[in-house]
Amino acid sequence: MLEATAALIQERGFHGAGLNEILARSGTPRGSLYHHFPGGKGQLVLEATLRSVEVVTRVLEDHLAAGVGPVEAVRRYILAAAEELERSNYIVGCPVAPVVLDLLADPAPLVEACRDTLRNWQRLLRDAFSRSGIAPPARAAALATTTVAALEGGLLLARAERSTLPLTAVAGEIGAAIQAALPTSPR
Amino acid sequence: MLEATAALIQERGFHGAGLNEILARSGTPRGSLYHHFPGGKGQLVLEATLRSVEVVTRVLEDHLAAGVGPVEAVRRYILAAAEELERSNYIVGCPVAPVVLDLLADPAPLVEACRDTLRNWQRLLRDAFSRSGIAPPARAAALATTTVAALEGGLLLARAERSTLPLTAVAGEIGAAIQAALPTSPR
Amino acid sequence: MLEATAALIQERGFHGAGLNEILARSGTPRGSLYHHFPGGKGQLVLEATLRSVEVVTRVLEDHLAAGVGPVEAVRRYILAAAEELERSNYIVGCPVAPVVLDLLADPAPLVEACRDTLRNWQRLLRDAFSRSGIAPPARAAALATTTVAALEGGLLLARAERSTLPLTAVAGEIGAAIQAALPTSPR
Amino acid sequence: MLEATAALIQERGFHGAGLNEILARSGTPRGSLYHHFPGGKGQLVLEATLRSVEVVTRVLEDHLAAGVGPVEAVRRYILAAAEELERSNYIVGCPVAPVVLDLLADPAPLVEACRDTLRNWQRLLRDAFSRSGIAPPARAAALATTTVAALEGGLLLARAERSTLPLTAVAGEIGAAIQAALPTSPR
DNA sequence: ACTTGCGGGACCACCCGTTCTT
DNA sequence: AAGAACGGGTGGTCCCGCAAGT
Repeated sequence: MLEATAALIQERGFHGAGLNEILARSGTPRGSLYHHFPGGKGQLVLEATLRSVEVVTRVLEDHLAAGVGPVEAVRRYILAAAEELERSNYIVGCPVAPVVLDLLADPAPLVEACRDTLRNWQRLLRDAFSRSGIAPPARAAALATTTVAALEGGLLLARAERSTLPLTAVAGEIGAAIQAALPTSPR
Repeated sequence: MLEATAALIQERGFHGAGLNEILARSGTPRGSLYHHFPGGKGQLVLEATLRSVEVVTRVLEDHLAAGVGPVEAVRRYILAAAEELERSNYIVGCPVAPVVLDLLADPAPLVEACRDTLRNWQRLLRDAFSRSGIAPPARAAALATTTVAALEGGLLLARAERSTLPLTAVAGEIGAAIQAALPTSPR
Repeated sequence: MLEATAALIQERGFHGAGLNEILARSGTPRGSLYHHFPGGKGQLVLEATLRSVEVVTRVLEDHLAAGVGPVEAVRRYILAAAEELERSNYIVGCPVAPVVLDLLADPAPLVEACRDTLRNWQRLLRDAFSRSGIAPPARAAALATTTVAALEGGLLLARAERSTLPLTAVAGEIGAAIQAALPTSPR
Repeated sequence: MLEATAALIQERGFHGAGLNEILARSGTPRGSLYHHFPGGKGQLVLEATLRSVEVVTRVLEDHLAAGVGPVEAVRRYILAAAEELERSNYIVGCPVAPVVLDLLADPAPLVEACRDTLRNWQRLLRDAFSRSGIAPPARAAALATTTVAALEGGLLLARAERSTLPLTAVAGEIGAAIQAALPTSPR
């Protein structure tokens, strides 16, 4: 059911993802929802998003820990995201983007979780950049922020075009930007 | 009414923007909507989006034509977007992003219009980059795509944080990336 | 416009016939309706119905005055109605039936006009029957009522079956009934 | 709720019967409708019509099986319909007539059900007529069709006049027609 | 004199997310 | 754990006036 929820949110956004269709897709009976998720739609979406986020974060961490350097790690990660997007027929993009765009006004814990997720991704990248010698810390942080931003935007462009080309362009240019910020690169 | 529509879509996304609230905000009676937009919500949102896009595009063109070079033009444009976002209490971001994220499955003309808009922005930037000497054309195109992507993602991050800091980081790093691609820069 | 109104009422009934579609079919501009028919939909439908009724009544009168005797006159009239129904793809039946069935509660002048129309048809038949020697007057009246009823019901059955067979059956049996009531027939 | 639906359709026709009023009359909460009738208005009307039809059919069968001969059976049945019509303040007529007249264009299963109902009534009458010796079969069928038609039309006339007199006239004349077709009658 | 454009609510059928009962 | 029931709300369309504008 969490998978169906995540998929439907990716397709239609938070408000467009109806409980009826979620239940129908996952074969869950109606009453079970409020048994397992007393908080209703909010809780369901929260948990579904957290689960998707966990997977994505794990992938990012794995690439950063692969010992191939930040340039190659980021490049591979972005291309992996592109592949996943294409494989899912351009459904599976970023799990937090639809929530952030649909729930601006609401002070829900959902939005806070999405914000924390985005912060966490930036932190992971920033630390990897710093470890690779990018300095000062503010530079590493700015580069991490830009990387996450370019990935989010790249997923948007790829979805709009139904093509992975925007993401390959982003992978190349962001890789170049990271390379240029590395200490050994000035030479 | 178009403004209210655009604003509400920014706040809640396509499916979360109800006609009732749009009408209530703009003081429009229900029957007028059907008169001016016989196509219903789809047409209304399309025209509202096109209007917002037009304004944004104009601003981008103006900055690119200001004769300050692509680095400074892009930097100023991103910071202008950040200012606008902050001034509107983090409501006014990109007009096409919510539509793209909410209407994946639908073959609506809306999605096509958004796709064309994104293409146009990339084209404007690519041409400016090429005119500044960035070559080959594919490089200029990739840089333009990455710039648009980073801006879209930056707006998302800024909204999630309710802060313009992500956009200033993006402005700086994207500026640096463009600078590094300019022909005169290597020396 | 009156024709379009009559046709649409035959297809969808009074409440199902929307002014929008009437105007669209007849090419009439919106404002003209209330110029020519200040009474709105009620008046429009009333006049359209009266016009259709006039045509039907004329046909009935012509058949009755053709000097072929009441049996043949009624038979020809019913078959003419069947032909018209078939020619119009089972749209053109009785112009008053839909109004009577749709406006039971309403005390509109429309219903009174329909009632008077039905009375008039019965009167025309009753007089023809009496002139042919059917007596007493109450018998002629009952036969006239039954003839109109069978025609109305026959149109209903024909429409439901999309076939003129029910009307030919009605024509035959009602003809036989009239024949049996004629004074010369017993012998 | 089914009763309220049937009654409202009799009063205003298919398009004139609003779900709101049906719910208000029957005291049903809004959401229950969609729960019990996922097919919406179409399914609701279909089931309501079928229920009304069942009752009417039962009454017809009972009269035909009463062993009083077809003439008396039909006479009693028509007069029973007249009584029911009067008792309900001229609301309860034929349950299928409004549907047939309101839904000409639609290929709904509703119309098919109405057609089958009308066929069934004709079949019941035809079989009774045949059992009573009316021959050939085509004659019995034509008489059955005419009987149903006269009843349908008689209900229309009675409603328009707000009087049962048309139905008593129909009962008498149709009875005479059946009598004339019986084999023992010529003698 | 006649048409147009627009405004105005009420209402449509449908479906939402939620709660209650078993 | 699950089906039935609940109202409020969805986007959409209804039939109808009132204003200018030919």
